[in-house]
Amino acid sequence: MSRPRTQAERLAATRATLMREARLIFAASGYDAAATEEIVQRSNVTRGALYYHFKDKRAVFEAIVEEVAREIAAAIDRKADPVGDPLQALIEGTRAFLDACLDPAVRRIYLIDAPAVLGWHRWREIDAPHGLRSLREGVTAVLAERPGQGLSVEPVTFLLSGAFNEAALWVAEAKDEKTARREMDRSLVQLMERLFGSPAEPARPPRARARA
Amino acid sequence: MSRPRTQAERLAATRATLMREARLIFAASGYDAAATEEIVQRSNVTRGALYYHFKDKRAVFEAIVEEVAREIAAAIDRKADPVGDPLQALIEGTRAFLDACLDPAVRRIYLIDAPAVLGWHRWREIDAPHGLRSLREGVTAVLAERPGQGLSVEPVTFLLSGAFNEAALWVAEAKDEKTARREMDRSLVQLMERLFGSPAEPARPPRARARA
DNA sequence: GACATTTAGAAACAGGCTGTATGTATGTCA
DNA sequence: TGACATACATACAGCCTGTTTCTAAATGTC
Repeated sequence: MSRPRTQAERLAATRATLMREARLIFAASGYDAAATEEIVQRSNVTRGALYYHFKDKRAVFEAIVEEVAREIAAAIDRKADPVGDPLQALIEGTRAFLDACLDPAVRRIYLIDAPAVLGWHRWREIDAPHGLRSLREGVTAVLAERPGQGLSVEPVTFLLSGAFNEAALWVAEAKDEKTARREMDRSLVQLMERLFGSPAEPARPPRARARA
Repeated sequence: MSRPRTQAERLAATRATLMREARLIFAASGYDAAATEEIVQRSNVTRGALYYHFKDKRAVFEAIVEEVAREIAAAIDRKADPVGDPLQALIEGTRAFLDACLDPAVRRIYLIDAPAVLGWHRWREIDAPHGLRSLREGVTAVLAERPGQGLSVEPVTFLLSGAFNEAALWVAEAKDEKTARREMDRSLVQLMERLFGSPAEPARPPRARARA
């Protein structure tokens, strides 16, 4: 296994190594400061190999962003049970997202650098079938239970997405991460419970709030 | 006035020109693709002048980010009346922010590139006395009217900030910007009204949402 | 099983861009 | 008016990306 004999194995192994090492360096140094030379040295190949596998440096980064997006979405879907209460699923999914963002690599690559390097549009395009899809489905399910609230799916989805992304960064940057995480969790739950309110009928829990 | 005689005038004029041209180029090309050579050519100076005024390229960018932050905050404060209803002030401030972000330069420089180039922490540090301060004050005022809701200022401030930033980008990137803007406005108002609810009962003009 | 062909990567090269070091004319002030 | 500081200009060194050319091993073909 140390020296893959077949071409296909060799190809896959090299690509996987490049992706792994590049991800570490992108996470540690940021996209701009990450030199392709360092990536290939740690991968025990030359820059020729990198440019054989990827069109340019940006393409390497984009592939990694897609990978990270898939991982995040998988973590969310693992926690956000679609059969139970939709609002609860949304809350659990959000928690899974915040936990995924405890990894500095995720924050640096996915939240900070990706929009700048790939552009906001492309970034959202990549996320569309993953985290964003999961969130949109959650919002859709919650709103389906609560018709006539005057909330539309798309704006709410992006509002929440932006809020969650910033929440992750705020927690990570806080002096006391543990405490910040707990504080943010409370506020997030409050935000979603109040935004969406209780399902259906006017019958609301104890402290019914008047509508404006 | 075309050739400032005194040194101080010359200094200020050159710096102002560099900032103006750099801002245009950073906005159009993004930080990375913006060459210092192009900045100085359009400013009718050489790179020597740029490196006399600024430590490096990043310092130019940082100065521009501070400038943009001040402008945004000024636009917000112009609209968010602190003497009226706090919630209404918050909503108006948010609208002013979204309007400020209609300028592509603001979005590209301030929302997209700044966190990547300067780092999230430094970015927030720069914003702290400006937009973030304004938002925090607004949230504080609103929560002061509504005690015991279990919402703490800091997490809510960052949640909202993240939501607003993403809202601005979503609106800008939408196919139909006008419609998107209206949709987002409705959702934003809903979000804030529901999150904060109605003020506590005691002593308050019945239903006066008086503001003009 | 020889042989052309493709694959996967190596090696070398060119260009651009940043930052720095040094030079210089003009303004400033005793 | 002469020394010094200011506000740039010029020249240079180094890094980093992307491209081009080259090569050895693997693969398909007869």
